[in-house]
This record gives sequence, structure tokens and C-alpha cells, in this order.
Amino acid sequence: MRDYIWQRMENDQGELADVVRAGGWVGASSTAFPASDWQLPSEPVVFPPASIKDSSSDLGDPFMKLCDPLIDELSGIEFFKSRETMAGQVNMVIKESDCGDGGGFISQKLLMGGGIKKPFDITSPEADKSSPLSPVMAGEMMKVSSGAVGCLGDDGGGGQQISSSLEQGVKRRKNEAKKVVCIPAPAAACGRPGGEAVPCDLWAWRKYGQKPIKGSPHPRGYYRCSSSKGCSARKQVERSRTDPDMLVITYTYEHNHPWPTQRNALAGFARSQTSKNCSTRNLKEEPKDTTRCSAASVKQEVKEVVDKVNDQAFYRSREPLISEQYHPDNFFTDMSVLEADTVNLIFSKELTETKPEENGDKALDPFNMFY
DNA sequence: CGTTTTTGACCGGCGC
DNA sequence: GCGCCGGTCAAAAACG
Repeated sequence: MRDYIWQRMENDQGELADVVRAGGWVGASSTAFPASDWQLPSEPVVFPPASIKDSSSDLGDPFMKLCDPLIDELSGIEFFKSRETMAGQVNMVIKESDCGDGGGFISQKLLMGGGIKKPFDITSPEADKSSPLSPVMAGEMMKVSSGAVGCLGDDGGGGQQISSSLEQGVKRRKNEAKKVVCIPAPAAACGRPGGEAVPCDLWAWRKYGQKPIKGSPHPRGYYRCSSSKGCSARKQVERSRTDPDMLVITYTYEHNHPWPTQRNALAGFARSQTSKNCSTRNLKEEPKDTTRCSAASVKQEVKEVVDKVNDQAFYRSREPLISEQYHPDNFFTDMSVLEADTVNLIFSKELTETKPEENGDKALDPFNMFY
């Protein structure tokens, strides 16, 4: 298994782009980040490091065992559960599905601290050629199901197409691309008291509807992106009918902007983000303009964050809890796996804009960001 | 005041 | 063509 990491770079617009491209899942030890250059590393970074990965065969390697994919059937949707592995690393994942008719899309997941994830092989090598990196789609953890709905029956795409069992059985009204993720329903971390707990991400969502869905005891909430005018990004949130503890989130359309540009509304924002326990909860100010951050400063901050993450994750890797990690009940309880946008939050220099003595390590500690 | 959630009404796709 | 169903609209209320 070869994994490469492309480092985070600044693109022409000066915004940070999460850059990683590999055959599915990508993992790399942050300690392998060349400190001297914030560009592509001269050599591919292979994960796991030899110091961690046993030299024995993959089959006998507990690390590789951890990389086994687990496919779960949930509400008729085929999900892939990723899991934490032995070594805490910074992982970035790109799941790409390319529709030949131009309906292709790309998403990426940035997971911190969870260790490498098994490639679930939805990205063919051919698919790795082209799509401009889009902003991280509302960062979610874990299970991912591709929804290149518009590609059904289309063999013209360059990338490997994925269609869930649900998509095969139900025709979509429109040919929009959809992505479905399933995450554990936040207890009270990000939800409103007495209301539906909705996981948070840095995109600003405005609820515009809620409908009871036939066959499901739980209503479906409809959200649109309110970060930017004209952004067509949508998401639907509903509880799984088979597992009420899981939230099924369906994303439709891409954000047409790199970052939530406006989140300074006190009234409405506070209303939608009541809990102070969520990582973005205290962001009552408009996010700083990340484009003003120099590459060097961001680089240094990222390095610090990554080091912290790795320190803790590596510490945890010593824990002989592999079997427990395998247990489905425990898959999603480890908050070391961050939402991509939460990571972006760190990277954006947003948190570090506050005084260190006020935030301290806590602000930089991704493990605390959900609590 | 500006933004959000709530919620009933409305619209359109789809199956029969 | 009709009815069901899901998605969206929009007015009112809520919030700080």
C-alpha cells in the first residue's frame, strides 16, 4: 500500500486548499512533513512509518487489520465505516466521482488524529486527474457514500462510479450529485436544547424546511448554505430509520465559495448554534480573512496543531484496544476524527487569532473541540 | 435590526 | 389525469 501526501498549499487565490491526492485514502505522518518547504514533498510519504508498521505480512499486521473495510447496510445505503488505527496521523481523503457529462464532483475529507483509513477504492487512478479541488464539503466524519446520481448509466466518465443500493432503486428527480454521510447523532454537542441535534460544521446552514418522511418516524430537515448569497449547497438531515442514534446527512450541490464568508450574525447565529460546547459555537465574530495569513504563519500553526494531534494520537495508539475499536458502537465515539471544517478552522488561523493565554492548548487541541 | 427557525402552503416529479 | 410524496417557499415568531 502506497500512500502519498500532497501538502497543503496556497492556491492562486491565496486561500488554503487541502491538497491530497491518492488512490482513495491518504494517510501520512505529519512528522514526515518536510519542514522546509510547504509545497509538494520531494518524496512520497509512505504510511505507516516503518517504526510503527510491522514488517510482517499485511495479513498479520494489526495495522492492516484495522484497515479492513467495513460495509454497513443502513437504510439501504451502503456506507463505509472508517476506523481509527494504531497511529494517530493526519489523514486527508479525497473521494472523487467523475461524471462524464460534466456532473462530476470531488470531495475531500480531512481527518485528523484517526490514523490511516483503508482505501475504499472508490477512486480509480484515472479519476485522479483533474477536478479542481473544491472547498471541503461540509466536513463530516466517517462513513461516506458516493452519490454520483447523475452518472447512473453513464459510462462516459473517467472515474469510477459509485451508486448505492438506494440510488439504484430510486430514481432521482434531478440529476444533481448527492453525497450521503452517516454520523453519530450528536447528543447535545451541537444541537439546540430540546431540538434536533444537528452536527455542526463551519459552513453556515439555514434551515428552510422540515418534512415528515413516509416510512420514517423522524422528520427530515432541509438546510441551505447561508454563508454566501447564491450558494446552492444544500443538505438534508434526518435520523436513520434503522438506527436513531445515527444521522444521515445528504449533501446536494457544491458550495460555490471557498469559505463561509459571513457568519457575523449574532441573533440568528446564536439561535442556531446555541450550545457552547461545539467547536464553532463561540465564533461570534466574522471569521478572519484567511487570505491575509502568510503561508509561513499558517504553516507554522498547522505544524503545531499536527504535532499536538500526533502526540496524543500516538499516545493512544499504545492502547491495546483494537478489538474495542472494531466494535461498531465505538467506531464513532472517538472524536479524534475531526470534521474537515473543524480542521479548516484550525488551519484558518481563526482560533489562533485569540490570545494564547485565553485559549491555551485547549484551543489547539482537536480532541477537545467537541466537548 | 438582521438573521434564524418554524410550519403550513405550494409546486412539481413520479407512479399508477 | 390524478394523487402521493418530497422539496421549497414564505410569513410569522424567536433570538441577542
